[in-house]
Amino acid sequence: MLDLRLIRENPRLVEDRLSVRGMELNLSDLQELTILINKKDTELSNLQSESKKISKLIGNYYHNQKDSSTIEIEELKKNGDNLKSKISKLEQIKRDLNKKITDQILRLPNFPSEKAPKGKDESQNIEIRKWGNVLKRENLKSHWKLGEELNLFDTKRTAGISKSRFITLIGNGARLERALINFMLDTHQNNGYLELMPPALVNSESLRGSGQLPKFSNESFKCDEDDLWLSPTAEVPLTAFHRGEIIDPKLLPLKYVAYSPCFRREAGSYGKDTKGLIRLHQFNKVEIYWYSHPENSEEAHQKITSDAENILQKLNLPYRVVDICSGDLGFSSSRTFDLEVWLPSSNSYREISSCSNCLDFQARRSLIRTKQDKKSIFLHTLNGSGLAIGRTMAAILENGQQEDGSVKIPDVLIPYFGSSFIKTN
RNA sequence: GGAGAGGUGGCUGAGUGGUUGAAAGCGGCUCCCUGCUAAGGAGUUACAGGAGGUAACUUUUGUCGAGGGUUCGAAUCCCUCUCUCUCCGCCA
Repeated sequence: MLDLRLIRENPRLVEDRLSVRGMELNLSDLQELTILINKKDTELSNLQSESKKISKLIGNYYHNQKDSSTIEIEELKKNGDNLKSKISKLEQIKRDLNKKITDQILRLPNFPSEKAPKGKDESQNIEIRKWGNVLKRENLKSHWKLGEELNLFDTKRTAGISKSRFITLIGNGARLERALINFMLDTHQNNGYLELMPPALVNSESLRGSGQLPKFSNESFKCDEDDLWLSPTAEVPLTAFHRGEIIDPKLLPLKYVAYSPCFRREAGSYGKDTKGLIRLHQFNKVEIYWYSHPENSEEAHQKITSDAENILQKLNLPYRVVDICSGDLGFSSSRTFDLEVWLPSSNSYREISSCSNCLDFQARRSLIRTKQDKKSIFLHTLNGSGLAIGRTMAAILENGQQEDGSVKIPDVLIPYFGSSFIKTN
């Protein structure tokens, strides 16, 4: 959420800073509403103040019991009654205004960082570094082909269980998924992260807090009898974990790692990535998350990104880091580094992690603060996948494929997986 | 799902209509005292919005789970919702 005061006092600046996302905004109406509510608020305060005084006077009469001159009391009561009706009218006006304002302000995305590259879309993202040697060879198989040959997962039957874009992992496939989750959790834990295992269902308030609502309600699955949604990412419960709190600055940064299943409707992506593990309605993910003091969040962003990279390096998967341009940034993010893993079958890099600095955007929505010089200030939140499990499996299958059709398991995973190759039997 | 009890400040816990943003205790912070780790004393200690001031700050309003209502006046009474706890039922 953006600062309401900024919209009231300098809406042109807000329009300008959001324009690099490719949005053409006119905030004049919103600004007017904020000025109006401000005025009404002052009016209301004055009336309330008067009404309070009258109540105290009456209170005094009762208290002193001095042959309560009923005429005076009646007079005062009349005044009070008069004020009350004015007050309740104003309160109603304020409520309406407030609703209009929050409806609008919650739909405004975060300011892109000045450091993020300016650009319209994906094509203008900037590659900032590469790691590893990409596998290039004739007759490379896709991971879904390998998965079929090695009997690692099923989609056909699963469509009958649920629908398309769901998957059942089988045998070594299931085992590899588990191995990856445990390996990632252990690695992050050893690196100073505290593990949380959050619920998969979250309420609307939590989704609003991290920015998925109100704008993207059609991207999550909803249980409409309960005000609960299937969480699209652990970022949601991790943000909500400290909602409404004022966190002791001595405790910062708080670093969490969480495994969670993630559920996404993937509306509007019909026909894209219909095969394999890349785009599913349900997938597993290990998420890393920081609550940082505002002064340190830029540094924290570098750190969280390298913590995610660390996983790819340990798994020996080639990847590159991409600085997301202003037009391609997610709603809540001010700057994002995507990690893209090499997928040889498509001869390209695919997103496997997205590491974002949301600054105070989510903290403001979720009311998460810390103290500085006796004042409460919003802290900064950062999130990154560390990593998406399904896509990691796809990368391991494709990059580890051998001439004989088997797949080599990365060394660090062998203790978790239990053997060094996946072979047909 | 049925029955009951309850949600008060960082925590514990008073407060059932009148100057109560809220006693007391604990914890936290500041200062003082004491030559030892210990102990004692004084003060201070919620959040948000508005107005005024460069500022330290001053002032005003709101907030006792949330939202409505009754009343001149609500933490206290009424209604709705929500969460927690206990018992029963069901259940991994």
